[in-house]
Parts: sequence; C-alpha cells; structure tokens
Amino acid sequence: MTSFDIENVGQLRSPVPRPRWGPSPCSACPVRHLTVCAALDGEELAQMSAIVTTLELSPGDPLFDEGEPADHLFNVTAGAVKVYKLLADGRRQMTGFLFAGDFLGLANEETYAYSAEAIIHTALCRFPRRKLERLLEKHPKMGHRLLGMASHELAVAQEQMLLLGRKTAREKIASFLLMLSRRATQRGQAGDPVLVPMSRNDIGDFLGLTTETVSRTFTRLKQGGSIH
Amino acid sequence: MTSFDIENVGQLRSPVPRPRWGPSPCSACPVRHLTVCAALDGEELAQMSAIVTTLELSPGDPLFDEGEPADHLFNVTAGAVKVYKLLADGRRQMTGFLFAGDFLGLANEETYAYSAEAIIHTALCRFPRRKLERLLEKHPKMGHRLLGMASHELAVAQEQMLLLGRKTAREKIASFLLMLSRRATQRGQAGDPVLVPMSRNDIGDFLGLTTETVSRTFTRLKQGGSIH
DNA sequence: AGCCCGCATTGATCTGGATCAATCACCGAA
DNA sequence: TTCGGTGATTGATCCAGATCAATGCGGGCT
Repeated sequence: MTSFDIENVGQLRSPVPRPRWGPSPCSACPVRHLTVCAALDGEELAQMSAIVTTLELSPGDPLFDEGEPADHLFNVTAGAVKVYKLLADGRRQMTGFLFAGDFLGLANEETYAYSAEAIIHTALCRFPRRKLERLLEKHPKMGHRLLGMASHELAVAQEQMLLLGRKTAREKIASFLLMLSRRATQRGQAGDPVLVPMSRNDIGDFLGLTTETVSRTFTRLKQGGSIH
Repeated sequence: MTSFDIENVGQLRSPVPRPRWGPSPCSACPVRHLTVCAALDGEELAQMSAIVTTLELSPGDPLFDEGEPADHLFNVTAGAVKVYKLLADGRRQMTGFLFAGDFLGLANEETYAYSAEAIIHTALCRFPRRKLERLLEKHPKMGHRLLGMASHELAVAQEQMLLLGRKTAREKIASFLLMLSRRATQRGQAGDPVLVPMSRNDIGDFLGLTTETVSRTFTRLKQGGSIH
C-alpha cells in the first residue's frame, strides 16, 4: 500500500492512557452507528459490553482460517480486513473487504467458511458466539438487525457474482473503485480521491483477475483520463 | 429441458379436489422439514397459515423483477426457480437456482435486488413481508431460523464467487453437477443420475460461461467418461 | 406425415486476459 | 550510500473460452 488514512486507528493507539469505561465501552463506540450495535438501547449495550473483548491486528495478521471452529463473531472498528477462500492448489478468491463498521464471522456451520486477515493495522470487537446467541434470544431486535445485515451482505455478494461472471476487466476495476469510494463516504471519509489499502494481487483475487491485468487496467484508465 | 421429475408437482395438480385444510395448511406441508418453517410449533404454524397464500407458475413465468417493491417473501414447495441480475446491455448473471424448500425474496432495501422466474412448473407459498415481520417480532425462534438460512445462503454465495472468479470451465461444470446432485439428495430425490431442468443458456449464465462452452464441456466430460 | 421453432451441438476463428519474463521504484536494513 | 527484497509496471506471447456460423434434432402444431 502506498498510503492510508490512519485517523481512526490513531485514536486507538493513543499515547494517553485510555479513559476508564463508563457504564459501557460500547456506549462510547465511535463507529457504533455503522454497526450491528446501532439499534441497541442502553440496557442492551451494557449486555454487549459484558461479553465483548477488543483486539488489534497488524498488517498480514490472520484473524481466523477457513475450517476453524466458528467460536467468535467480530466487528471491525478501524482498519481493513480481507476475507477469502482458497482452492487446494492455492488459487484464491477474495469474497470481501471489510472496513470500520463491518461485521464478520457469521457461520451456519460449526466452522468458518472462509479465512480472514488484516490488510492494515486493524481494531476489532470480538463476541463469543454462544454468548451472543443467548443475547439474541432475549433481544429479538438485535436478531432483526443481524438479519438485515446478512440480507445486505447477500445483496452485495450477488452484485459481486454479476461482476465476476459477466463484467470485463475494465468494468470490474471501475466498479471496484466506485464501491470503495461509496463505502468510504458511508464511513464519513473522503470518497474522491479514494484510498486503496490493498495490493494489486489482493485486488486481482477480488475481481477474478491477475495482478498484471489489474495494473494494466489502472494504467489504461489513467491514460483515458478516468482516474489519476 | 429434456426431462424432469414431476412427482411433487403432480400432487399439487391433483384432479381430485384439494381436501379442506385442517387446523393449518402448513401443518400438512410436505416440504416443511426443508424450509424456514421446520422449526415452528403448532401455534406458530397456524399463524403462518393465516398469512400465507399459494401460487403456481408455468415455465418461464416471472415471479418478480429486480427493482420491484419487495412486498413478499416466498417459499418454493415444488418445481424450480431461477434468480438473476441483468446489466443494462442484457448480460445476465444467475445468482441461484431454487428448488423445493428454498426461500427467496429477502431484501434489505425496499425493492428486490434481483429477478426471479420459474424454470418448470412450480408451486410456492407467498408471505406478505409486513405481516411476516410482525410475526418475526413475536417469535424470535423464526427470526433465528431465518438468520440461519441467510447465513447459509451467504456461504453458498461465497462458494459461487470462488467458482466464478477462479475455476476453469471444466471445474465449473463439475461443481455445478455435484451441487445439483447434493441438493437433489437433500430433498430426498435421486442424486445420480441427476435431473438438469435448466437450459444450457441458463447454466452458462450461472457459471459465467457461454452456451457453447457449456455444451462442449458436457461433451468432453462424457467423452472422458466422467458423466453419461 | 410434414413443417416449424427453439434449443443443443459442433466447427472455425478470434481475442481478452493469462502467463512468462524483465525491469522499475520504493523502502528498510546494514 | 549501497544493497536486497517486495510489490508494481510493462512487454511478448499464448491459450481458454468467446464469438460467429452452420447443422442437428426433438416436440408440438396443422
């Protein structure tokens, strides 16, 4: 990566000692409005706080691997995570890039269906699956919110299938940049110019292209004046 | 399509008048164990019955189109449905094929994110979205089941991304046949030989290939003795 | 029976993106 | 400051699958 916005991460690595939590660390969460926690009231937030732990990852750190027991769910609070599946011979397909506010770890089976790894320095909340499920039973509203997020993920996945199956390299790159821009805007960050924290290789594995084609296509879009 | 199993559809087109429903049509549902309704008790089934209507579609009949208000959710009880997205110039990506027991219509937005159309003669249950949501609030168990199905759909979608982005034509066709076979088995139907109710063109649009490549690849697999 | 009509198959050719192969550019360590 | 390593870029060539173009072929209709 050539450059990236460390604003959010910065406040998590503050040299000043972190303040003692008030009634709930979640109630002070700077990205709560983006997340699954947005719909929760004080009582529910306190219960979430009780089961949550936080962790930080450095670039390249794995979060979990496909096939591991799916014991936790995660919420990205800062940074960027890549999520992917592998074939036996090493071919890789990114299934998504996650940023602040995104949720991961949903699994219907006992094990994760994909691997996850930090792209840049990243902070996450971690929820034990069992405990979260018990909370869910008590608070249907949380379940509803989670279903909404899963539905949204599904729509995103379908859009990505359209991209992978039917778009040209040029269209894939253009869609990718627009998606990054739109999502940055949603997080309240600049959408243009857009920061691209992942490598050409990662982008290729996301779009079903090779690094070389990604690189060439960027070059051509620049030459055509579509990007700078 | 060259041939298809009409057993399940047959019982819905019975020349004998349909029997009056007992306490709940859903309690007699032959595919309930496959569906979102599997986890429901008598009380909940009765409430589902109260809001459900059934419909039948002939081959090629549209169920809904991308962009329409997402007012209903559906459960396929017999037959087969294709679900797809289109680009402005007509390029099409199938995002899934649905069979008895499958659920469709989940939408986070106000409108459907994809179109759905019957492949063969098909029967469905239809639930008004608003009413179902009200039921969901009262019965967290249903919401939980729905979340489980959405998570499963998500895992299937990710597997399909891997296929679209990284597999060869031969691998795509092989995965496709295995998937059809596995799902037929789950429904209690024969997994080998497997029935393929959709056209070469539909298969191509599902796998990110052209009809010609699908046809040629089938021929080569036959020549190689992998299929008959 | 004969005639469409809409698929499926097969063949010939083309091409977008993959593969193979050098550089290039940046950065961090010595 | 040089060196080595890692990712990005660019070039040359290849090839899997697309495209263009005929047939084949079964089922429904008259």
